[in-house]
Amino acid sequence: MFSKTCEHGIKAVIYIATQSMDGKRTKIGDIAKNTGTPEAFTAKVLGQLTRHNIINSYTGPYGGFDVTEEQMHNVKMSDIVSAIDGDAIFNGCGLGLSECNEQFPCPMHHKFVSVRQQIKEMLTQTTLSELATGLKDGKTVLLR
Amino acid sequence: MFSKTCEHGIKAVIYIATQSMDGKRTKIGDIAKNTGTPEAFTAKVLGQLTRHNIINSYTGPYGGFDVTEEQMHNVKMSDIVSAIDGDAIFNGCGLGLSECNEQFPCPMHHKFVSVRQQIKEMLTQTTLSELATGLKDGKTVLLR
DNA sequence: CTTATTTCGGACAAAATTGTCTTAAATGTA
DNA sequence: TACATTTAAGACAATTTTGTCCGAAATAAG
Repeated sequence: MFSKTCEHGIKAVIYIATQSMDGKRTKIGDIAKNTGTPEAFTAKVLGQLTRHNIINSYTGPYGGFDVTEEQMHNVKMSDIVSAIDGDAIFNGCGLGLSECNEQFPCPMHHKFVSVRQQIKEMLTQTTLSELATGLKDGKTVLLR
Repeated sequence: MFSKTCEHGIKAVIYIATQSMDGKRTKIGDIAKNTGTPEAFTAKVLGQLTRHNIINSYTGPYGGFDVTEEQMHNVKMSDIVSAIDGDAIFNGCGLGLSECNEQFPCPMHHKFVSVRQQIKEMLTQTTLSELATGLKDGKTVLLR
């Protein structure tokens, strides 16, 4: 569904958000430890997300990553996914055709549009706040 | 969504099915030409599908691939997908956790189960016959 | 039996994705 | 200023996925 890169990114952002709820910045080593993602690789992903203004980064002592209250509530899962994986999951053809639409549909097109829409809605309706809260309350887990 | 390998496989099977409707066997070169998939690679994928009894292969002159009337109606998209990509798309965690279930759900788990179910239903309810008919009637296309 | 045609199977190769390492830049503190 | 801490960025490496090639096996026909 998502690339490994994207999975790492989503997990990292959710973890950062739980820490931001406590007013704490999160260091990359802490993220790696608590999400099980590879440290250096995750650092690059977070760079992408910082450039997309999904999270914020600070260098130097007491630095790290955080999300503002505004980001916490405005950022949707779809924002993270499209920042990393692009919009193939929202618009791409299920059989990989370069163009596939109502006029020239692939054999699965009509079956596909509806599930693609479901995925899109699920991702655009899920906020960072929501997921971070579930994790913080111990209702969900990031490691397994 | 699906691996490239799986996309090639699905396209090839649908094309073979249209030819089988005319009582013809299909050679791998013909498949490659009409689906835009790489010939040698697609041949390997078809090997997997043959071993799963989704299609049939015949060596020698007048050989090739075909599907029986029974396969045409019994084979579901889900059979092709799970033969090639396994069942990650049906059961796997959206964030890649090795285990993710009601007891220990990842942050996206509850959002995910329903779309996964939609995908599963879509794939198990779509028959090869249905897709091949659409293609044969010119209502859908495989190349673009 | 020989030959032509076709898939089968395994080794090999290329490309994309995922992951690591090292050096630079930024920044807070003494 | 000097130093310790942290992210930034880019080169490099490993792994996985995708794709190619070639000889073997099967088989139909003369």
